[in-house]
Amino acid sequence: MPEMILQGPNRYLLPKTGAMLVDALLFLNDNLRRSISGEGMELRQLCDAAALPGVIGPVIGLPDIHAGFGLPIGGVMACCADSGVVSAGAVGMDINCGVRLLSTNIPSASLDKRTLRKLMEAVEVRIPTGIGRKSRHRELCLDTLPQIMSGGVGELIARGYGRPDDKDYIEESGCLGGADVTAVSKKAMERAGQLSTLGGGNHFLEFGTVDWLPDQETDNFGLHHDMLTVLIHTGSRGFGHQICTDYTEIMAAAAPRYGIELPSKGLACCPIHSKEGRDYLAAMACAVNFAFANRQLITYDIREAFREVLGGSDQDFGLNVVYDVAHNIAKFEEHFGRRALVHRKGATRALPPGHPINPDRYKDTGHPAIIPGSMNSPSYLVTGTAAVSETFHSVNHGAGRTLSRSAARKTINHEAFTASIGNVMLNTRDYKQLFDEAPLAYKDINDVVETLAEIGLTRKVARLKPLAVIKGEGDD
DNA sequence: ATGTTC
Repeated sequence: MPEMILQGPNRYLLPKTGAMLVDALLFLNDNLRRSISGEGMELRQLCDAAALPGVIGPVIGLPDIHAGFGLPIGGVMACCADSGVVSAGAVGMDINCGVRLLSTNIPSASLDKRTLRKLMEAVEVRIPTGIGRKSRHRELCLDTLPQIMSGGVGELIARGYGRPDDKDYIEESGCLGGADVTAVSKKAMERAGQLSTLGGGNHFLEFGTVDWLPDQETDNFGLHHDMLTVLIHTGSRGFGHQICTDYTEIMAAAAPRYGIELPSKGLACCPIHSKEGRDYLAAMACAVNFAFANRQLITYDIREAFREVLGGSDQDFGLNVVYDVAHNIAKFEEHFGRRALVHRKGATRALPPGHPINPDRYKDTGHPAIIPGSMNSPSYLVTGTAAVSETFHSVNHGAGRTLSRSAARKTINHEAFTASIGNVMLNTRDYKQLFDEAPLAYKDINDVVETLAEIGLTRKVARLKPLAVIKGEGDD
């Protein structure tokens, strides 16, 4: 296990040793420190990333860190835009896995259990859940996928699937530049017919209620006490998965030709300016835009479901986009006076107040980072402070697993699951499918959020309490 | 995360 040197409250240095070119820096409070595994797999993965050519130190481990494929989830690796590398595994299998929060002006107390159930059902009819499910918008997928991959959310809005201002509240305005469908394999294109599907695993749709707003001075991102919220967590589905798989193979085969020694297959990488590197970034942007579009079309379907169940128009419900952020992405950004390709894997961008890339409405506060808790624990909105420059403008993205999926399925039984889920309404009674998503399998969201807030990197701005959760099921 | 063990 790599050496961890306590540097200050909630802050550990993993000093440069062996093949490492830079240090790693890890943020954990005492509870989270205890949940680091004995082998320190997640720490090793940070150190491996610190050995890649052109890496800009330090490699960052966020409070929700846990071992992943290549870079740990909860990891940030910045690479010099000129001399650095790009790694498909350091973005992750689910390219632009991310969250979108919708606000409403519907008082949560006005919804009885039957109405809430009806809303869930109207949403479920429109948005297929679980692995392998296909889009119900078949013609849209047949006609416009290449345009959506290049043009992102704007292409959907231009066709009537959303409001013009929806994209003002999406990272990159819902379209990452540099997308090129010719860099996408035929196999990946064949897996792209999944717009407005949720997926499985940790993906979910959650109805919640605003239960804490500490700041009286701001407009709180359009959120109001005790109003219903809708939280969408999904990504690029089979399409992004295939692109990661394709380019991990391509990069692993090509890396030796560039004199790169790979610490692990998951960190397979190539120079940013190599053909393989450029092609990956062009294909990744297609998956990023596909995932933004997935969350946009889900928003469209949710608005339709609300009109059907509650009667009335969009003006009655609000259902405004508060913000939409990527959790798995690589982007060119300016940090410490240098241009860098920042890989965020299970990490959220959080621009500080005043940063010019914030949407106008959030310029004075910084845009919110949305941090979902587990199925029966709150979600938080936080903003970055000036000090968040230390983590390349990155903060934690969720609670973070404490048990692997297989370990959770082994240790959690029906009784434990039922007890842990409390009063939250679920779309399925087949709880066995959800054991690996039980709150017990996750770290305490309060520890994860407090770790950065206590040392001034983030500011908590809202808390949402879950009322009802739609999850995808695995295989029957 | 994933047409989950091409």
